Amino acid sequence: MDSAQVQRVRSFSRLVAQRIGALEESYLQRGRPLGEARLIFEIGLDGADLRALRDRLGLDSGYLSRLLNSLTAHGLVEVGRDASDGRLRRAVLTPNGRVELGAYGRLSDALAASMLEPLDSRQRERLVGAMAEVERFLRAGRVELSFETPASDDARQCLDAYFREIATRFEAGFDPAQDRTPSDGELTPPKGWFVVARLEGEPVGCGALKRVDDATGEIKRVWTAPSARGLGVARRVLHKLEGAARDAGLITLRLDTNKALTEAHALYRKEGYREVERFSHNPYAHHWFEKRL
Amino acid sequence: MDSAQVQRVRSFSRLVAQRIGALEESYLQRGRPLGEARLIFEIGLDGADLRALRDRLGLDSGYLSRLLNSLTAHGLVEVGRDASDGRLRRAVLTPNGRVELGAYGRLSDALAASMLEPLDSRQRERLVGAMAEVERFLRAGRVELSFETPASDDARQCLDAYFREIATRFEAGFDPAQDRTPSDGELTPPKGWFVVARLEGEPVGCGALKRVDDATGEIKRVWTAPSARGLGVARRVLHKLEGAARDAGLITLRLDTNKALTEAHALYRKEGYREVERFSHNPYAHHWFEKRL
DNA sequence: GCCATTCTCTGACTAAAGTCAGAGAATGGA
DNA sequence: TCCATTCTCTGACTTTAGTCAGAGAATGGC
Repeated sequence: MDSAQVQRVRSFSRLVAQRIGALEESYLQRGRPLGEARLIFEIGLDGADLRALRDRLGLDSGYLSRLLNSLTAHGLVEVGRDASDGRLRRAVLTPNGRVELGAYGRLSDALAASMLEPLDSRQRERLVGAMAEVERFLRAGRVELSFETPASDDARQCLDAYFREIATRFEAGFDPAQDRTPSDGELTPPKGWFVVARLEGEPVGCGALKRVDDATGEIKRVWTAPSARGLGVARRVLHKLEGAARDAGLITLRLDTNKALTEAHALYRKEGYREVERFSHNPYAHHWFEKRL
Repeated sequence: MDSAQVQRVRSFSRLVAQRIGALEESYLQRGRPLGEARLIFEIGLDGADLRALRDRLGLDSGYLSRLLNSLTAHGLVEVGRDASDGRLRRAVLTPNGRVELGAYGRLSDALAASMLEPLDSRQRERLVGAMAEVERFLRAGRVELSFETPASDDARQCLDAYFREIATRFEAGFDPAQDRTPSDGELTPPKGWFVVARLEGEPVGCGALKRVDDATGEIKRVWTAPSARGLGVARRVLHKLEGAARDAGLITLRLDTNKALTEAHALYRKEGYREVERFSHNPYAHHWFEKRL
């Protein structure tokens, strides 16, 4: 790790922490503890389950209960039973609560505006652009990968999105029946592996590895959600699958890909895959790659 | 104010606030309240006056005293009298205190590294670059301008730096004796104005306006410290002087400048100054500009 | 219908953070 | 030298934040 970079990150964090502190201080203007203000924010216009609130704010259930009692006593929140599960409870803002939420929103806006205000329009654009970039890469760092069954909800969601996407991108469209889609069993250890990438709980990518024989594996279904592209998700999925392959004693990985997926070709080349002769009769494949681990 | 930009800033702040929260939580690992940890940080290797600590952390004097008592009791800090003023007290870290400071520093490093770690080297560079840009513009927004006498310490400091700089940049060097330097009185209301720009208390730029006659003023000594360039300091100084000129009923502003100061020419042109015929016999001037307010 | 589990609430705490008034020491200028 | 001012400390608080154990209601699977 480059220590100059670490120092830059620290310097950045320090400065931004001051600004965040200013924001929270401004919230106190409304004469309510910060914990309650944060809770109003987190409940939001849509309301939220208590369980979700606890998770997102990291609160003890007793403490949350008390905070909600206080907000309820002030007429800002109502807590009711969940329709489908009587143990669950759901908090929603009353009309007065929504007014408060709006007031906090305006305080946030004011602080944001005060950062932009002294700058001219070119500087504002650059600041906002740089903030978007920081946000993007910080988010990228929060992407988490995990092995799981291709039958899981999130895996299915990724695969459906993947198939929908290639159907529009492949010149000849895509018909799953013509593609020898591996069964769930073939993508479950020890015959194969399936990786799901998640960002803040939402699935944003996937990838699979299918064992072909004792020494060979095949990479399939590497996909990244449009919202998460450019964050290196596919690269990390690939690394994770390669790690599994190594652990399983595989020596060679191969894959095939359609000519329309140019960004995939670039990724595979960069990761050390060499283009080789056709090894499959996949009607949608135009390129075949191989890598020795 | 562009509300889409405001929303981008809010979204950025929200994400970064989470990370800052993570940092502070990691400080708690060391089994010490956050207030004390922050205090250790703020005292730093050089020590600090209690007054400065109170200002920087926004603490009540009683509260600070108590925090210091606790740190002293744990052998991390020593508080002694200031040599020059017996009312003031100065806190310094003991050797153990410095060890603790180092430990907190490593926690900060670890969090910074955890942001970089999942990224590849190109992404890291972009993240760090964007952070530097955000930092730069946030700092730019904190630059504060004030009118004051050119005899003040900070004004002198700026002027000295300005003269040193032009002496190296002008082809023919610079001899103050040959330049009809306005007296302090000529740069003090109602005959003139002097603006100092400060960033976190440090002077980082200046500019002057001298009344020539009832309708005309002359801009002089517009300078920005090298550390603060690219932040629009000179532009803001100029605007401030123009505001003073308008308030004083001046109609025309003029200025002369040396051919070596190309960035100044660009600024003046952008701000609506037209190049005009020579109006002074300043031996260091090559260009003359004018603007009707 | 039974029972382990899940979810939330209450009571009884502790610790941290912050406030306020006033005392006492040191200073600086009249 | 005197006195208003500055700076810090102590005592006596309040509020906010957070923890823990246990009770009670609802659920889901058997």
